[in-house]
Amino acid sequence: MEQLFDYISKRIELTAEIKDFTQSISTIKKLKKGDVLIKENQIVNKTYFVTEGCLRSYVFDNFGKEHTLQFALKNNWISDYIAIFNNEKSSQTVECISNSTVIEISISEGIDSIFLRFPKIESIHRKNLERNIISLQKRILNQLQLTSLDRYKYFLKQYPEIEKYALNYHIASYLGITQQSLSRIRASYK
Amino acid sequence: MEQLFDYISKRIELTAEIKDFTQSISTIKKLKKGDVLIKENQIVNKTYFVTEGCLRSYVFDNFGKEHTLQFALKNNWISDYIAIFNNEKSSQTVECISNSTVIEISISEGIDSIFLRFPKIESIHRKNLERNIISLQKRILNQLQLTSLDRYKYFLKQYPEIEKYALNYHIASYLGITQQSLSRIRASYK
DNA sequence: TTGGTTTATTACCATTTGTTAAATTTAATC
DNA sequence: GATTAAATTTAACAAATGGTAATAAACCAA
Repeated sequence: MEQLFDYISKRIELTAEIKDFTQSISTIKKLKKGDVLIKENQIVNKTYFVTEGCLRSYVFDNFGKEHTLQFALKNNWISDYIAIFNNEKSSQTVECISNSTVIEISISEGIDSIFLRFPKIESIHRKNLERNIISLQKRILNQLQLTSLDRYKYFLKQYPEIEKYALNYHIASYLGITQQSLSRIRASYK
Repeated sequence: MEQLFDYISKRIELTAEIKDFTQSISTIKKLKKGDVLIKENQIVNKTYFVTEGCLRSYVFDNFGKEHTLQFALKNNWISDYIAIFNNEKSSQTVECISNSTVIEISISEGIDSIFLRFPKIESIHRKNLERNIISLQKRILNQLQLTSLDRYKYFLKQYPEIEKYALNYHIASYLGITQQSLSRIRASYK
């Protein structure tokens, strides 16, 4: 739990009230590789703060093929945010791709009501959203202008330690290419 | 200016204080097709609320090719948010693709200080960011799983009236294909 | 270790998209 | 309305990527 408190106190003053509240909606979970935290078509009222290991979120297309939206390592948040922000059922799957430890945050009371009680938390959240938008925009721009090889290089720079965790097809499905293409690219790159 | 006040009052209670403040940092601008609001490598301390017409933001790659990040129609916001949130110089260009009217909002005093004075405005902003994240995530997922044809169809559904404003190569550079490819796709689609 | 399962690589061919260039259409200007 | 310029479409070929399948390598469980 300390890791989450660290995270918060780096951003705002961690008052006793906020600490207690955070504690009250948090649960530490030890997870195994392959464990699934969110399945398709569920109500999503939890978000996860990763303290150890690696998770990923992905969707299935009509042909059953997976497409990776996000990897989350230490100190990152992951959930199905489309479901949460839109108040919809989940379309994404969130899965551990290594043994991991996460802090599960229950937001059943609604994030808006949390922000109403703790405006400082809304600020943290807002700044996270801004950072998130930057990385999503950059990812889109990369997709528009870079070759698969360059996207792969950028990806490795962004996630230097990811190859400890992610399978070939996880990465390929994040980059928007087939695993065979990624193999080819790797071979020509070395 | 009414359009912006409408926008705000649909989301929060528009107090006299907020109205005055908004007024004080806003300027109405009438623009011509081709006018450029943000150029590369500038300090960005303005954001634009479109009340009429259409704008787009794009970047140049190393080969001078353009890649469209966003279209903004009536009641939409546009600026270089990577520059604003990161406090960097602009990497994007924001340009009118039709005669347009916008409300220019000066944020030279810093958005954080605005939010500190008016927490309600931070909430509006936060919800905008959430919606924005949803649409960016969906765009990425589309890019990962859809063919160019299907992306084009989705695009037309999302922006039914865009063809009044956008040139062929604007749309192509948004979808991540060449204008020739888009022509081909259109031909096979009809 | 062994045998079986999963994952990664390679190869071959089909399909899509990019590139270059020309032809056509549309729009703008005088 | 004629002329010019800009934008779009079409075509031919090249390059990149996808699909299928076979092989190799890595991983896991008994």
